[in-house]
Amino acid sequence: MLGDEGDSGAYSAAKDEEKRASPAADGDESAAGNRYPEQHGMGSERYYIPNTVSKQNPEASFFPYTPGGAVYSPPGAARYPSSLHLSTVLPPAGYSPSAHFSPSYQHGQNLGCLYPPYTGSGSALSNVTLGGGAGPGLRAQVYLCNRPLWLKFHRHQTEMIITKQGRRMFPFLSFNIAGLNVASHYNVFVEVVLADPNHWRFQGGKWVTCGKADNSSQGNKVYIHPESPNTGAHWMRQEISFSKLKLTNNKGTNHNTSQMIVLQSLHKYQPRLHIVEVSEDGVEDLNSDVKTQCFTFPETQFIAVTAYQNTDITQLKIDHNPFAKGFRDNYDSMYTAPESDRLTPSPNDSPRAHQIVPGTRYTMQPLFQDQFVNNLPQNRFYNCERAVPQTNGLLSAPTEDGVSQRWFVASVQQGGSGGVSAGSKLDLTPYEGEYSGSLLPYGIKSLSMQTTHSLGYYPDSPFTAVSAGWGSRAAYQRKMPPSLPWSPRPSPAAGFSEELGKAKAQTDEEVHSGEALISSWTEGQASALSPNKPESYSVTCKRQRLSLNGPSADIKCEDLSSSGSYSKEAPPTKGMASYYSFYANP
DNA sequence: CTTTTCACAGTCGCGCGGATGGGA
DNA sequence: TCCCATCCGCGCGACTGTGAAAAG
Repeated sequence: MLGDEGDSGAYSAAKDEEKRASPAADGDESAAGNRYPEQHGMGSERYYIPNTVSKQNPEASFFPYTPGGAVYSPPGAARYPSSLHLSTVLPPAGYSPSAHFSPSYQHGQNLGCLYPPYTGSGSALSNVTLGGGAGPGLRAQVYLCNRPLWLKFHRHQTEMIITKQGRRMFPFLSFNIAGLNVASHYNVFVEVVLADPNHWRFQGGKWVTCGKADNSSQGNKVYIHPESPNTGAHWMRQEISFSKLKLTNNKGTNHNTSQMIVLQSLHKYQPRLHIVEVSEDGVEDLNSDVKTQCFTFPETQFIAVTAYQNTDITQLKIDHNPFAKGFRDNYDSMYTAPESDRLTPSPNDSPRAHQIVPGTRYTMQPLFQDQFVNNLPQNRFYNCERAVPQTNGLLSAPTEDGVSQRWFVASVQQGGSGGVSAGSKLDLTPYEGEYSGSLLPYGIKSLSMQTTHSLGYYPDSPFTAVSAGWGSRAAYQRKMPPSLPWSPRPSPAAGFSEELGKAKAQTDEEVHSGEALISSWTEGQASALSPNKPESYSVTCKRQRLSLNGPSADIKCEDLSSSGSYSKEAPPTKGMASYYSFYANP
């Protein structure tokens, strides 16, 4: 199927209109690949358009943001005008970005960018109609659920492995959506586009541009969520995870194309989320361009590689990806080994350049800093990350940190359920933000709902996440009570406006009370992290992980058991219980 | 020299089938 | 004794990063 995409650039609108039905609706994989064919052939031409702050659509997203990262408007992109407004919005008073939900940078329905053949006029702004809140299915709000994790990778320039067979993304894309019409049907899909016109290479410990990007990009660039089409209620009810999305460099692949996105190595890409309102049978409304929406999260930018270049990224993957658990046994060295031992020269601002100070290792002092996004065992906290400037030569540190540090107090979004304390406990979960997002604003929903695309390794539910990630066996997981009584969650937007003032008032108090809560919670969590191997936390063996100077040298480790703040006697279920009770009783 | 491919070992989820226990 | 549900262990497959070899 991909083989015939070479001429996709010449794909006509008429041809496209012949098959307007959603591939997800008819299950036709080839259709999935061709569903938005213009995206394939144009891959290299349709660079990610910079987000320019626009006041045209002040309610489309949540806070003003100008991506500081590399975004590019190609010289010859007349058909994708750089004047496209990725509408951003002034925040409600007192609103700050959540640490867990990243407001998206909505493309203001700039459908000209996404569906040129559909729009007729092709005007980028022709669909920025957004006729008020009454419009059915419009003005969706999208939140990046695992944003803390994305940010963590983004600081080091995220890399994604691509293989012939296809490699899953990690972190994967996971969203919560609000503002859809509960009765309308939508297709939800992710598109990956070039983020800039450059070819990149890793040199001297950092990514540098190296010539122009290959413009002959072919292959599928779209991954349609397997549950598409579905109702707005369905999409809003649960976290929408794209964990099964695979990245490949195999243009000739002719199977699993619906699950694979074809990329080119050493190119920088930007994933984008699309929500398209369709009829009940999955067919798009030919006259409803306004029913398509696009969302971009700059922190999800990544460079496709066939092998990891930056060991910081490698270590982050090992630390956070459950599939890479087998490589975690010696990761302690990453936080104690001298910087000179690192395989990859890193900027001196790397968080790991800062040694752990035993005295502070267990303190909760940095609770509202980086350990919010740190799922490492408590005895491996390094508390300097956010305290030092993050500049790796690629990222716009001020912007990046400016965003990440304005971490929102969760209570703004979820009413009385916990503010910072809620956010804290979520970020301390083993999978960080992987599912934290599902907890934060819609906690009851997330606790109760088992998504139909249950992820196994990447659970949607905090329950499954806890059981799967903390050593419980599948049988145990399956026997979990399926759900608490679920009640439809309020839309985030409503929650924002209604709870904003109250949450703001609660913030300070929760900052303080949350610390104690977190402290008690992490106690249980730390024990749950390694229910079967408590010694791994009582004795940390610091082995050299990455060294150019021969075999790994085992470094005798200090016994940390005496200073640990966790209770290694606590069984995993206790940890989970504490997790639940903590969450349920803020 | 850089980049890609491949085999490998490790972890984990899942499905299968046998063993076990309770109720009819 | 039979039936059913549950538990448990095993094996398979999916998935990960590693490191060497191959390719460009």
